[in-house]
Amino acid sequence: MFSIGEMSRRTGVKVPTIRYYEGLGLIAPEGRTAGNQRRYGRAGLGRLSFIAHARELGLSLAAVRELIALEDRKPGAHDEIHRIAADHLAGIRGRIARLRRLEAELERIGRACEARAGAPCRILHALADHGACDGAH
Amino acid sequence: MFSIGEMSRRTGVKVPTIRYYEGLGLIAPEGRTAGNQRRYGRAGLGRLSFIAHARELGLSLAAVRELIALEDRKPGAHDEIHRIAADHLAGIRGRIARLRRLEAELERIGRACEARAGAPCRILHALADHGACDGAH
DNA sequence: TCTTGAACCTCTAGTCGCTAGAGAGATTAC
DNA sequence: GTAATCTCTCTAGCGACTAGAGGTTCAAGA
Repeated sequence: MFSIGEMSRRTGVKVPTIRYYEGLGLIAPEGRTAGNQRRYGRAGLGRLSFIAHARELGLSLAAVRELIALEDRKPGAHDEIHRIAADHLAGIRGRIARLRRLEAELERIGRACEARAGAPCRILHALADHGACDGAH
Repeated sequence: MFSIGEMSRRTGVKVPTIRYYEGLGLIAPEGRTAGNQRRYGRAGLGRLSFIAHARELGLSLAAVRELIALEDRKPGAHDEIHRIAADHLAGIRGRIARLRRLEAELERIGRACEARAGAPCRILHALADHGACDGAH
């Protein structure tokens, strides 16, 4: 049996975060000591690793909750699981696309000012005037 | 003079958000009507456009506050302004790099399951086992 | 001038995913 | 037995809003 600190050490998830996940119903200890301290088993460790890894990959806790529910209720529910993963991947691709547009725009804005001392910075001007932008953002 | 609703229409910033910005000290109305309603002038509209555009480009409100302070206190402070913009650009590039790693990993995980009905989905397995991952994330 | 309806006011609380801290009690190693 | 470390619950804070309650003011038409 593992204490919450041991769980934290093994997964890299901080102690208060584990308790937070418990509050959300994502994980629960197998039991408690006489002194009310949480004790987890192998299954709990696996569950926490799952959550930690999903979070590292950027899935929301709502998505994690959904995946856990699917795993528990209907094992082998490929369609829903693949849909959640595909949605997440699409979200990531959208964010990459948006960030690339921002990157290009900021590069353009940064090049606009030759930094003459005393003159107002062209960057501020470019920020104030959306009409001067290349693409939509 | 513009009402808060007019400001919202012209900049696309929602009314409660304008009030929120006011609470943070980023913008203030030029005055109030006898009935306590906010009234803004051209300068306020410019300021709000600036904030809106900076936000669209992903700058934090803290960065916006810093830029506004620089503009007010020392016009032509190129160095600081360019530094803020460069920091932001570096942050965006870092986020793009991270998202690309996630994208690759999720693609790999998604390909791992051939979706045999009844069998546990390999995606869940891949999520549970960080050791099976290619890169660091 | 009066009335209606839209816009406006302040205030509180909720979102997401944690994180920090207070103050008290439990466990473990020596 | 004692000291050090862990753990407990609870509350509040972060950023950047958003939603809603309950009440007031404005602008336009009759």
